[in-house]
Amino acid sequence: MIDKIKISLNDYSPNDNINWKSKEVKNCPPEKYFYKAKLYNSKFATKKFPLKLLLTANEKNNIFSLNIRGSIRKWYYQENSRKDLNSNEFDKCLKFIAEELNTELKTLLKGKITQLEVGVTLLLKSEMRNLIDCFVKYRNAERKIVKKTSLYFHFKNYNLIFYDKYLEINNNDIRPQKKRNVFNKFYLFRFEVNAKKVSGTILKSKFNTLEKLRNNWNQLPPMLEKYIDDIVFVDVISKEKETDIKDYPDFINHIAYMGIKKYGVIESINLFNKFVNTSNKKKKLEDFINIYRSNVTNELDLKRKLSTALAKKLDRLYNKSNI
DNA sequence: AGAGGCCAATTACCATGGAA
DNA sequence: TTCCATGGTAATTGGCCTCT
Repeated sequence: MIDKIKISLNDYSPNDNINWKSKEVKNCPPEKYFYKAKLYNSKFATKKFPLKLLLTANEKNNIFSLNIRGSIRKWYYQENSRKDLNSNEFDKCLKFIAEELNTELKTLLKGKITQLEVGVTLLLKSEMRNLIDCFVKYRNAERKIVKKTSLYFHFKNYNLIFYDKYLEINNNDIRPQKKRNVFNKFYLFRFEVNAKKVSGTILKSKFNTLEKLRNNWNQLPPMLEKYIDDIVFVDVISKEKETDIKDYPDFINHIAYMGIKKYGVIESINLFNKFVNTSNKKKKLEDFINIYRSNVTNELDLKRKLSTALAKKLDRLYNKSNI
């Protein structure tokens, strides 16, 4: 479940086998010296997806501190795939990193986590392809579509990110027939909570050191599920219902639906947000969105399929499997 | 200089209850 | 019923400080 991470260790005795290269850092105290290096996973012959190291030497007290950053998921597997670290693999991964750094696991576990990306890739059917269009709102985040296939809910200290993992793995090139077949059949849906500043997010209390992250691993699944649950979801993929106007309220409802459809669900919600400012705005918005919902079928039951797929994946990740 | 921690201020969310 | 005010709680941000 853990992908990109930034860890800082306060007191670390540098491993001489690592090829440290000195680095210039402007505007910092004269007693400090900086060195950078790349850390590879020696369990593999390949040298890919290194973790980036920054070593700080303090001449005054002779203490070294170390920053580690990169995707431990890619580093551990040495590939970018749909696999996600389960708890056993996360443990092993930390052990390997400690070995490569030539330090004790318990030293590494004291490391503070300042940036963290928690994520999963779900294997969905291609009928779910446009799922991100159904994620119309999340709290007061800025909603942003990037390159048509990615969705960001943007906050100051973190983002919720959704994208097509299969396209990302293949650099958007799925021309070979074999890849095209996979693409036409499945949708590898990636969901990440990306904290740029752990101390400014909900992660700060339980996931701000490696040790806490390891001990509180079982609290990651409910957290991810809550994020998905809290997204305002509107099925914009399923077909619309046959028009059946029996009375005046039906008539008005249908006209409003046509208006929302013509204007766009997202745009309509934005306008609603701008114009409506009562104390029970949340409920009013629900009513407003229900106008749209009441006019479309739910033939694909997308929200439930998504929740089920997420729950299953999170359950497997708890230890048994990584896919 | 820029990243990040800490804590306080601000804002969003939600339940409750009385008024319209 | 629906509407609005209120208050508690949690989420998010801003400011100020330290460290690399």
